[in-house]
Amino acid sequence: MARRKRSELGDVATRDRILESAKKHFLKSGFQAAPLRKIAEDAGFTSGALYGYFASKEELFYAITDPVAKAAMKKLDSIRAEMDTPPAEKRLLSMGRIYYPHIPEIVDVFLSDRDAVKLIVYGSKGTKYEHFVYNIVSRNIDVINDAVGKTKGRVHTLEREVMDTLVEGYISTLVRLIVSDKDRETIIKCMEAVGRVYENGIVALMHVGDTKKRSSAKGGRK
Amino acid sequence: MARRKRSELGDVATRDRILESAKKHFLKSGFQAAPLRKIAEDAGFTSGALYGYFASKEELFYAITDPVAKAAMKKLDSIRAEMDTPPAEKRLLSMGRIYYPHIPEIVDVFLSDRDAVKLIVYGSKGTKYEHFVYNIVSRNIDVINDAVGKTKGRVHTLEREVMDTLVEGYISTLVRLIVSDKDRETIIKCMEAVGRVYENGIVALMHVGDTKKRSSAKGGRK
Amino acid sequence: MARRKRSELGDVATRDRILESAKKHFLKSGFQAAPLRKIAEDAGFTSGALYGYFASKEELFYAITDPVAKAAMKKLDSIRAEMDTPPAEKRLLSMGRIYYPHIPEIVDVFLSDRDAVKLIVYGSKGTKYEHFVYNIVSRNIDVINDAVGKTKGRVHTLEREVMDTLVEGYISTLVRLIVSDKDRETIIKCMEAVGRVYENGIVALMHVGDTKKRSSAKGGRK
Amino acid sequence: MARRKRSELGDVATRDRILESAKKHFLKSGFQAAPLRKIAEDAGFTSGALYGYFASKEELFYAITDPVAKAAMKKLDSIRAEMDTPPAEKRLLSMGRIYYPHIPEIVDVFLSDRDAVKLIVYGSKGTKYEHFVYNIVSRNIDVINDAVGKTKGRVHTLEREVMDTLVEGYISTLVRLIVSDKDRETIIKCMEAVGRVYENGIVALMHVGDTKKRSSAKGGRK
DNA sequence: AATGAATGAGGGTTCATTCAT
DNA sequence: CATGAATGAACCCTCATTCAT
Repeated sequence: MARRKRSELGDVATRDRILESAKKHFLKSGFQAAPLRKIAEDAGFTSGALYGYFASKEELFYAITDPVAKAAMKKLDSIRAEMDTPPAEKRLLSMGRIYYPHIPEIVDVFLSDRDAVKLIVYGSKGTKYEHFVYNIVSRNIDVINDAVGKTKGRVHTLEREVMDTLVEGYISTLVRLIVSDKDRETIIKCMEAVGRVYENGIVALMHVGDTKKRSSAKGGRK
Repeated sequence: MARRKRSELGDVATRDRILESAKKHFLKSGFQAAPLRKIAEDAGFTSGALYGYFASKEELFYAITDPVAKAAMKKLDSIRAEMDTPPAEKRLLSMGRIYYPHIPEIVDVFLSDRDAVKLIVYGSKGTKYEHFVYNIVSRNIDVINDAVGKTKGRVHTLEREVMDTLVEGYISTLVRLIVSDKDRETIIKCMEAVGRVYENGIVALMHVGDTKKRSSAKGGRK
Repeated sequence: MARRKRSELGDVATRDRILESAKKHFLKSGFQAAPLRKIAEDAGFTSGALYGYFASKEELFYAITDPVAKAAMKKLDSIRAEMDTPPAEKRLLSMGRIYYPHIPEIVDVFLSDRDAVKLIVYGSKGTKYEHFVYNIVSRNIDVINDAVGKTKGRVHTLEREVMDTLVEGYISTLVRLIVSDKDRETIIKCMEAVGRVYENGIVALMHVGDTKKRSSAKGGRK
Repeated sequence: MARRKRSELGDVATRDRILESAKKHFLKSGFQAAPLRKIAEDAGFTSGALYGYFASKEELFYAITDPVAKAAMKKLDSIRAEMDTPPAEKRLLSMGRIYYPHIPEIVDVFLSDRDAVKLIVYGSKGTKYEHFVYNIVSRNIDVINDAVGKTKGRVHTLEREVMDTLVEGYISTLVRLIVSDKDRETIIKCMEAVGRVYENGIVALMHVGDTKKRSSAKGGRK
């Protein structure tokens, strides 16, 4: 009935129209609640047509989300690999230096399909990406804690839970910025600012830790 | 058929068993995808039995989530009211001082029903709590920006987007801690640490801003 | 919760309160659509309480409708019996004379519980009274046709279908008047007027029949 | 499972089979009590199949009843419009003359789908047609009373309630004939006969009124 | 006498999926 | 390639009825 002719749309392939419509509905309602029939209708087809391109609703979801998810994992893995090059006991200190220049690349990977990232973050309940962000966070926490453990010599580090919290907070902030509709430059600017806030804040906190230990907890808030 | 005698289950009231089972399923599958019949079955009843206690699936959800949501809003509102007492131009500076002592209270409110908070945060799609955290974040951002705007005299503030990002990050961290299964003391400790990191980090960043302005952006990372 | 104390209601017995409430709901929604629970609640009880007085929803309906239905059948049967007393071949002519004086009695029987009659007429789908009026009509038609058949000598009667239609119309009018909320005197007045209209109208029609037969259908509408 | 091949059933389209089955069940049980599942099963389908053709149970009902209801209203409206053409003070007298020739048309409209009319009359509780006949009756009563009121000069009219009763009786008779399974010619014949009975009967009754008034109620039954 | 809890069957409706055409 | 018809399971919810208390 409301079927649009292909010619009206230039050369937009069927598959792409389906993906576009699916994105829209998955974003609006999430994976579980988005009805396949409406996805198909908005693309100008009947729901049966989808099965010529995707084996199931879930595969359709992955057709949208897999590329950015894989690209992101690849990018993060390569950065992690780079971080692993220094000797174990120096790894912690070099991390920041290695990491910072990669920020724009990371952002660009995620921005290559922002809607797909939104989908992963907000609409993936019921799919394999349900815990995607959580998994990234966990891995980073592990990496850092591993580095902390292997750092030789006295190292003023924060307590484990605080460190974890900050790592998770940093990554979550990154993710939130990606899905925030801010433009690329703003995101990068914010990421850098947040990075510095964390860096400076952590340094300051560790000095307090020093002081505290030396002066047997004389000051401190509360 | 599967009707269990109350004696077999001790004195757990029906309503409580339903709530418990509902919590479990809502947590696992989210509001929309959790089937009422399974909730009922896991509680040892038929699905019709639920309707003796709750008018609808949604009401069942709210029976779990309303108490902590209302308590949280009340607590946050009262803190915001307290923050409004200083004269407008001094509000920004006093915020932290007023806010910090309330952290344990805030944590306690949320911890009064941790699962309910998880539900609100992760499983409320399709309910009135869908945007609960987002709303809290928005309000806090507004309050702070309002205070910034009214602060008399030269005020070294961060750019608007960075500030918003940090506020959102802070609150999100709080929420994540609540739903993280850490114990109360750890959460409070982390919240205070994160608060100090943000505070010190922001102060450091603003000094850089000073320097930058004075020396026409000589340094700074990339 | 909203349970009224018996003392507040004087000596209104439980059973009567249930019947009253049932009447209300059956009238509003019909037998099938009226929920027992609401009937019970409006009477100030729980739905289980009904089963102390009535074996089923259907029995509750009959508790309301049986009395007037039986009384009506009895009254109509006695009138029919009286009509049967004249010799078969004179029965037709005496019918009207015998019937008319009973009109007020018939009306009074139905008015003894007007709501119950409404129930039978409008809300009895799914019960044994579904075809109550239809049955009365059928019986009257049979009686009259029987009398016509046994009337000796030339009798100018209308065609069978027309006669049936008129009988049904007359009785239906009676029923509609009963359920019309008009007062007793008005109903009787209308019944008598309608009776005369039918009588005079039929007489006139039969003369036309005469004329028609004699003058070989010269006139007549269309 | 019970899916029958189309060939086994000739060329009866699915939609028509559903409508047919729906008609059957709606007639038997009424709109509310007729289960969609059984309607579907009797048509040879699963209940979900209905929703490919009708948006809801109610729409299915209207798919059956709307056509005849609309056609009937249109026909009656056009007749009413025609009756409105004479000057107001002569309207009453011309009504019958205008109306009678339309009887066959009215009958034909209703007979175009007799089962649908039965549905409207007997099985429409819970739908927009619940008061269809009542509305027609009301409108006709209004029209006639309006004409009576505007008739100039002495007019021997019956008392208001009697008049209303007769109008309602006449229309109800028409409706009952339609749903009576009599054939078209019989119905028309009966309608005309009933019309004449009413006409002659009313004329006779009005003369009695004359006499009564002149002779101060000397005679009259009872 | 009445409750209140619970059942179990059934209600209308939605939806991912299949498949002949 | 795409449709359109249909399935079948699952969904939330309602209700007459039962029964221990």
